[in-house]
Amino acid sequence: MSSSAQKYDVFQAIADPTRREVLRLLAENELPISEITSYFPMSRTAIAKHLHILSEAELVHGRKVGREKRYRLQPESFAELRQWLSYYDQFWNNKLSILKHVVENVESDELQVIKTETSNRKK
Amino acid sequence: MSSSAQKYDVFQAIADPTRREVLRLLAENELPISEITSYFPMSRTAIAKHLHILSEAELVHGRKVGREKRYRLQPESFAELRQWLSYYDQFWNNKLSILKHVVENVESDELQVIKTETSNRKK
DNA sequence: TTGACATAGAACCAAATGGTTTCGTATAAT
DNA sequence: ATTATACGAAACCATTTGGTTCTATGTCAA
Repeated sequence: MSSSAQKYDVFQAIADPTRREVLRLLAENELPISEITSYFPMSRTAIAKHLHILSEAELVHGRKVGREKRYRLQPESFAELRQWLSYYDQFWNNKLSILKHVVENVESDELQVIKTETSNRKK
Repeated sequence: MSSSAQKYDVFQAIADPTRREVLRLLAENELPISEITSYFPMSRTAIAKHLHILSEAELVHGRKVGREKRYRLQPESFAELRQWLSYYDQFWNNKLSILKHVVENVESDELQVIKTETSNRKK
């Protein structure tokens, strides 16, 4: 009884190229529907539908401001995808490059925490 | 001229729940179509179509062995998804847990390489 | 060689998807 | 008060999608 009966999940939401482009746009700015539409060769209604789908999948969030509705990214929701993908990491031979990428992009104090935690743990 | 005119990309391929289940199955074993079908409430033909789609997206690879066609995972192809997802890492507040996960699962000699490389690099 | 098994491929179908146009309503600007 | 702007929602439409059944072909076993 808790919820949703979600029609669109995250996987379906990102399947469409237009929706992926919308995500990129909203990653940088919070934007109203009309402005988003200006980047695409289709009607405002079509874009509004895509936004509803992204919203249902919780990849995006819209708030009303005056007469416009501004959408922004809802970045936590990428976690489901990350988790799904991470299962397949074990079949992958290139962990090295993820590790490099992550290490290079994490704050140094966080990194210190990790080093300490992991070295204190029993092998 | 190089290729493909791919009809299905990786994003579409993983959009379908049945196909995601197939991927899980093939992660563990190389399996012929009939056996894969036995896990699903649909016809062999339907599963064969899903396999074609996964194959076109290069998530899976099939080889003929006698009269059967055995499919296995093609794990390199998850890279495109990882790369796409990684863009959104910058908007995420939970790098710590990825880092932990990766550090804990990487071989210790690889880890040593990383530590050395990163500390030698100019800030 | 005959039969059973494993698959490929074509034809078909209902439902979902991605778009359109039209109309109605709330908010902002003149 | 009137007009223009931004949106929501409904009705509609063509194409794609995810399934089916039927037929044909290659391979293994007796």
